[in-house]
Amino acid sequence: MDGLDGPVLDVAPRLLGAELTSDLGGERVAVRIVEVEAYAGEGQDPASHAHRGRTRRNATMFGPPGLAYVYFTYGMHWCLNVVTSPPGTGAAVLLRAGSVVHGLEAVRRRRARPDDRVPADRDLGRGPARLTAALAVTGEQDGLDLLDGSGPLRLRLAPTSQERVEAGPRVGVGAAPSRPWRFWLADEPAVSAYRAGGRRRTR
DNA sequence: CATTTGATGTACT
DNA sequence: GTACATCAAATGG
Repeated sequence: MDGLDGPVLDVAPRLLGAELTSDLGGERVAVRIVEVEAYAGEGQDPASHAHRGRTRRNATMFGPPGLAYVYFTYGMHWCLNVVTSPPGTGAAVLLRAGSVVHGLEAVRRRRARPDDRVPADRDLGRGPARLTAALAVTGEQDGLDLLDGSGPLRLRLAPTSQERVEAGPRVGVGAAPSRPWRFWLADEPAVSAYRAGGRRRTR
């Protein structure tokens, strides 16, 4: 069971402490995953992209464990998930935050603002879209295998973690808001801020 | 500090 | 039309 094909609530916390290496954008960057969220498969989780079955966008979720599911959100950001269930199921784990352990200078360049100001180190990968920006991940990586060691994105699971894991509700999720399916490493400064889901006033 | 809002594409009702 | 697994700037106290 070094694989990722168990129940998503078991697999998600096991991704904490994993190291994700990217050779995208011509530079090597590695992060240590410190925060994740579980999304269950078709018909089991109203907040999951897989809830209503397979579509073009979520097709990768229904592939085998270890694939990268990358989606575009809010018109400008990419988010990266790891598929964790057998083909046809649709469960995945969103990688929500990581701390940079290699390639800090490259990440600072990538995350620099238009006015050249650079976020504090702890903020470089703090949030799902910040994490993909740090790693130079885009939709082109959707469907890549993260576990076979052959591609530009490689995930190496941590040995049995001895760190304290905490759990709470998922961030920004309106449907099924009470499920404590977000997991993070205690005392990690790169864990993102909680924000309740739900509607913003429309205008 | 906390809270609100603009940016911007896609999926769905 | 409206919501959305978001971020950063702007605004208010």
